[in-house]
Amino acid sequence: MSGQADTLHRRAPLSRQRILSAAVALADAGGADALSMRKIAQGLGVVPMALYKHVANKDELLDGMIDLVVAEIDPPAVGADWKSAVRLRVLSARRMLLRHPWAAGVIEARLKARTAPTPAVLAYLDSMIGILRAGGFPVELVHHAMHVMGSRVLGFSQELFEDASGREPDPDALPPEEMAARYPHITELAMAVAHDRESVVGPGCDDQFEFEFALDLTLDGLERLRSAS
Amino acid sequence: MSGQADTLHRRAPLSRQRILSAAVALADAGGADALSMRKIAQGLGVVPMALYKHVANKDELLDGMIDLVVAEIDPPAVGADWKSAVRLRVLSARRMLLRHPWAAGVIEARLKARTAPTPAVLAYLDSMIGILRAGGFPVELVHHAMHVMGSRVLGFSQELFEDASGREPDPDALPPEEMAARYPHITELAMAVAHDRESVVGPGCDDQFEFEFALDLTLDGLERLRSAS
DNA sequence: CTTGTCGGGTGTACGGCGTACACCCATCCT
DNA sequence: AGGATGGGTGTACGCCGTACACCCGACAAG
Repeated sequence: MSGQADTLHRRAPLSRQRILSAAVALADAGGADALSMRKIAQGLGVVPMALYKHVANKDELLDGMIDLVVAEIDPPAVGADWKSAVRLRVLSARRMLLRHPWAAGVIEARLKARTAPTPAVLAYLDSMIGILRAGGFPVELVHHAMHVMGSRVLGFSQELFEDASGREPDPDALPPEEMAARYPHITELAMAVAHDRESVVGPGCDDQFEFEFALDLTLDGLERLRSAS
Repeated sequence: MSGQADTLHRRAPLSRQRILSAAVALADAGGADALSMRKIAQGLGVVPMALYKHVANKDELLDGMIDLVVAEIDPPAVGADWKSAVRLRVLSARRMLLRHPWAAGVIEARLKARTAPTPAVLAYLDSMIGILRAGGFPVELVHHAMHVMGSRVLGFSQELFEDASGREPDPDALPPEEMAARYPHITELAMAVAHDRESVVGPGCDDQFEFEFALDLTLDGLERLRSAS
């Protein structure tokens, strides 16, 4: 009976996988800031230090989380030309990053901190390079191409003007006329975009469209370089 | 005499500017992690809470720091065509970011946290837009262009393969043959690049070159769009 | 059946963080 | 002379990551 009862009121045994999943769920829900060893442990009904029997420390846990979400990116399409293969891959990466908004920041921070990339990231980069090589890019150009896509390799595209609409009016925001006087070009652009979208859907700009626009511009540029041998 | 003595053993009076400068210096020296209210205060010979008489909280302090470093970016060149004007500006921004390695991350985090951009950032964006407008870009295209340059507007270009050479050999790194087997394309590329550079300078790739390569590819793409009206 | 080892969960504690709040004192205006 | 005020102080709270000692149940060897 004790065995029975235990399975009822005692949590399933901890494991690295269960911890990572809980961590990802927590980060998905509350952002990277809401992620703490203590909160993860609490969510698993366990004392914080228990986690350290399965992950070395928080850094290693973050690495594990990254691996988990990067593995969600679709495998490369087979039999497609390099351009659409890359396109699909990057868009898949972007979808992943939209599902896990914390991931872009964490991956970047990790790359910047000069810790070695995790296996899943390496695999992703490797297969991306493979697509380009198979598409006829000479090695040197692949190298440049990877740099060109830069952070975009992982589907980044920090939206600089992150949709200001729908935000409660900032009490100490500049009045519109002062805004227009001080930043005439931003204002012009903002108004044009607003007017543009108004006739289509809601306010703000279509991030997805902008993303694909930028992506295609880059891909076209690379294609030109490639065909010039 | 007390006045004299005071000026000798007492620190100059605190001020928002002095705090911001100290904070920037500290971040420059030790990275964003080394930046804490307590450390800043200590560096100024003052108790931590004293800072709060001049800045509302750490977030506002970060905003102030951003403003300070963004203001270091060169003003736009006058009388240049749009392309070289943008090019110079972005390269100047990049130089600033190399001087203050913490800045890119902080700015990005701030943009992502949907806090309003600081005045200096707004001014930078505004003048960047102004360059494009003056160069003959229609508003809509400027909008797209700003998205295209994306994080690169501020000179970003996260180097994905942050020069692995000169790092002490990671104890649990894969042996080269396994590396080659598992990530054939990365390996190929790494070897090609290494061989390439070997004949020129040190190992690793020339980040500055790669940055300008990517930048020019983007600018050329934009120019094509512009001239197509 | 005993006994020893050991993997995994626990409890306590430390040092660091941001910052709320009460305080105190020098300065200056009246 | 006196009261207000602005800037530096001290204490304290609640978070954080994690080192370290502990303890207990399961399982292997005798």
